[in-house]
Amino acid sequence: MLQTLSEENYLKAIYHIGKLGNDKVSATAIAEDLGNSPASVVDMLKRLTEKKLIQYDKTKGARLTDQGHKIALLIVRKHRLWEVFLHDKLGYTWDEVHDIAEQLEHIRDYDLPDRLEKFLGFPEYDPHGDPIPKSNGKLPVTKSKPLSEIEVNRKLKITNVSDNSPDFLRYLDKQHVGLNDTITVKEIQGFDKSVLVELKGRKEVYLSAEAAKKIFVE
Amino acid sequence: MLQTLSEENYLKAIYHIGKLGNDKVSATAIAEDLGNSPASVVDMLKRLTEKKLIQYDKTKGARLTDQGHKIALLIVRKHRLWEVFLHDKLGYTWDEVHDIAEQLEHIRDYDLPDRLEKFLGFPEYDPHGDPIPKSNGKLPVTKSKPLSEIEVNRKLKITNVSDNSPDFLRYLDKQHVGLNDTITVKEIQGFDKSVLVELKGRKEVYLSAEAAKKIFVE
DNA sequence: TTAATAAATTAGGTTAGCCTAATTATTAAT
DNA sequence: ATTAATAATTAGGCTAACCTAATTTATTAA
Ligand SMILES: [Mn+2]
Ligand SMILES: [Mn+2]
Ligand SMILES: [Mn+2]
Ligand SMILES: [Mn+2]
Repeated sequence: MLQTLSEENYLKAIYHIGKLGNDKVSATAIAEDLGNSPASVVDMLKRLTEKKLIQYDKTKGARLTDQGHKIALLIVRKHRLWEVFLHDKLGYTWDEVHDIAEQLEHIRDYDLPDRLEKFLGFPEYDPHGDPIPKSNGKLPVTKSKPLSEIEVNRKLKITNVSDNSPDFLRYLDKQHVGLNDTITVKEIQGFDKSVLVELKGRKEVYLSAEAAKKIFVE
Repeated sequence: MLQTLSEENYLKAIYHIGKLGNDKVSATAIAEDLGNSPASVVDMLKRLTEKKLIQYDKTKGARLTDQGHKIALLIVRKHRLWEVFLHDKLGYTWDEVHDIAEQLEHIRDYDLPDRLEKFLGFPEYDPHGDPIPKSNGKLPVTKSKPLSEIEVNRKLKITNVSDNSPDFLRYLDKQHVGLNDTITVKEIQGFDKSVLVELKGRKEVYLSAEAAKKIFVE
């Protein structure tokens, strides 16, 4: 029972939306995530249910079965391993790797993820700080929180970002905000919730509330 | 004007069949190569003509336009670079790389082939001895001939094989016939055209006429 | 040159994966 | 509890890429 490329993308979307702590994975949320119409999503949810990769209930939303979860996690594993490859071995920047990994994650070969992982030296995190699922399905648990929820004057490290879009990542580059950087919240603006942060040493920059929600620290 | 995966495979098939020295690239030859029905091939040839990637004439067969040729050559370049990656970096054997490269050759990114080529140290040949097209479209010309056309007692080197199927390659492994091995034709059987060859030093093995046609030497 | 064989094409059909527009259900607000 | 808003579904349609079976066109052999 091999999955099509589209099916894999739906499973991954359901996995990701579920991870965001949403109480339910609704058809509209999936449609939004994939840029498809709700009608198309309903189509596909039927097919995935048929294949026993999800359970779907109009009001409770979609849930991955064990089998569906396993597949989704493998796609995520491949995606992140390929991102490391592109970044570490081919010198792509962190804003360039995601789109290519979207394609590479679908390459099908039983051995490839494990071989790639070994070749890369068993990396724990991808270029955006996201954890790479292990071969056995284990996923390092991170207890990082969004910068938007941090109180003033705490010194923290940027662990990961939850938006991999080139626009956002290049915005961070421009602000000299990078993974593993040490950061201190100096001020939170009342009127727009923007955050004034101090970057290692001297530089201070304002980050919008939207940006702060996507930057995770620990 | 991006190509679909299927269109890319058709262009590659037309390129390969053309390379075999066939006077024409017929619809049936393409159907044979891709494992599709002739009816499907006719469908696709219309679409490729529409897109100006080929010219097609019922009696003269299919010919790649400049644009079509450029695309086909890029696919071949990507295919062979990925084969080198899988072989040299991930430790796959030469009978394992082709199927995975069939998938990887379709990964789309402007920079990827060049970066991969650099990372691999600008290899000239893939694990089957086939030349890797350069970025500028140049392709090293090899003047190797099939072992089936070699006269007795000439000492030669195996440069490449024209069949990448796991079955054939594992057969060669079993016979201890490998790329770059030195080989001497000791005898050609009259009744079945099988070839008795001496492998570096002492070992002698019989290779069938079919096998000899697929082994190229120089 | 005609007949036989092989190649190409046409006709008609299927499936996956998308779409828009209309409708029905559910949830939230008044 | 109605009403309004939002979510989900249905109906109907489209395209790419395949198929089989029937037919037409070319090629080869007699
Ligand atoms: Mn990514
Ligand atoms: Mn990532
Ligand atoms: Mn190959
Ligand atoms: Mn090869």
